[in-house]
Amino acid sequence: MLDIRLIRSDPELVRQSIERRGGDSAPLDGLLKADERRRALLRDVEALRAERNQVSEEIAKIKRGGGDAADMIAEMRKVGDRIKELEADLREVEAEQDRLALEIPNLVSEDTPEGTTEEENVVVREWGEPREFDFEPRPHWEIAVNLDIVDFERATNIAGANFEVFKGDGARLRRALIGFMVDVHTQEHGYTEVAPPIIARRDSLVASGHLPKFEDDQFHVRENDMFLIPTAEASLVNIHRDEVLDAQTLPVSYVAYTPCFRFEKFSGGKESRALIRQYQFDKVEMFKFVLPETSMDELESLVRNAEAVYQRLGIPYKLALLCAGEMGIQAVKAYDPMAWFPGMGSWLELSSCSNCLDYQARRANIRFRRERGARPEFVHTLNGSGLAVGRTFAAVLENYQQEDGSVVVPEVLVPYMGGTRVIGRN
RNA sequence: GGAGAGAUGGCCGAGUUGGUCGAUGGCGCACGACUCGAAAUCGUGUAGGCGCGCAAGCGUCUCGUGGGUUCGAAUCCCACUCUCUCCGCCA
Repeated sequence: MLDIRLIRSDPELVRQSIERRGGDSAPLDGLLKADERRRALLRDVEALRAERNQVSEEIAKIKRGGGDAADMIAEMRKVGDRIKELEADLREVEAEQDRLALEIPNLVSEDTPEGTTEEENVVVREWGEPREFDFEPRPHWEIAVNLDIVDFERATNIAGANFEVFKGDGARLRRALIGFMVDVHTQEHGYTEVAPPIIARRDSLVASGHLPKFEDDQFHVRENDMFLIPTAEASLVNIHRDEVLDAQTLPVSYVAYTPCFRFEKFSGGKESRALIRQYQFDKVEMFKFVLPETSMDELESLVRNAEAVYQRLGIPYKLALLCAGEMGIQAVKAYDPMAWFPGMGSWLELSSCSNCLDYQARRANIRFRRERGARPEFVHTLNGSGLAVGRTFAAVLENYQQEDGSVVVPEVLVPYMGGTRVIGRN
């Protein structure tokens, strides 16, 4: 969430960001009103409390001296009742304010492009040449099914639509991608590997920004009100929940492989097919806790870390700077590296890298101290996929397919595939 | 799932006949003294949130969380959460 003092002192800045995202600024107006009301109540309550504290002390003195304080006590009983009334009002206003504050999206960075649709994202750089095919390249679902390395039909036996079964060399390729990605980030980019819980409490998803707004998209465990994580970001940000980190330890960089679960009810269209949008998918996620003044540089480095995976895999991509309306509510600035899918004939993100400034850190109450005795400040957090495994799997199939339907294994994955260089029909 | 214990400041650990307790003490840390320097020793200081204020500062809240009783609660009552131990079950 945003600092209420910022919202108070510069509401138009916040309104502008909401409008740039194409959002509704009604919650902002409600929030401002609630805040004003809250502060007025607080002033009254605190004045009465101060009076009560003072008189109670006098009562204690009188009683110790064996005196009679009956009239003071009677007086304070009235004050106490009044305080209770005001406190009830205050609680109500505070709850309202909190509810609205969670809905206000983060600011939007100056250099974020205007717009609310994918077409308005701005390509900032490109890497790799889309391969020339001397045959008609097939979409990944045809390749996968023909090779019998992914089985969508039988997944429905287990879980219904929007799942897949990886099989044989497909299952191995999936593991190879995970192992390769995690190794690149730990060994070359300095991240610490973690394996967090993939089910999290409600408050953890509120902290990450996925609740309350997107509850409909989450798999919910009714029994204990927990959620299957939609991304490892939800787990990783909460690792340091309520902590005050030592500035010396920053930046803290984690990478985690986890399954992710998203119950996105809309579907259909080429870009939702097969491995592109599933209820369950694998993802390697990078996450950083950093000093505020470094977060924009850290975003650049995070994107480079994601791009390195594309490059090592030899998958051509365009790096898109997302327009205001395409970003998640936590982000002030975000990049999506978009991979080329020759079979589908489209560019599709395998990753999204965001700088959240202190928006998430505020929700999760994660701070740091510059030096001993200094007052704690909120850290900045960044997250980025490094990469989404299912989509990367699909991108590999489409980019490395051969005319006979087999798929060449990218050089860097060969060691992870036990030396297998080509996936063909068995 | 059953039984029990517990949750206090950066850490350890007092405090439960309600009344200067935001909290004794120790450790750690910072500064100072002593020292050529250091160790040891001594002294001083050392939580966070919110509100008001240009600021100094003042006020208020916080002893797991939320309610309640009371003029007044870390201390009494209720609910919840979490942690630990033992038993059971289990990969």
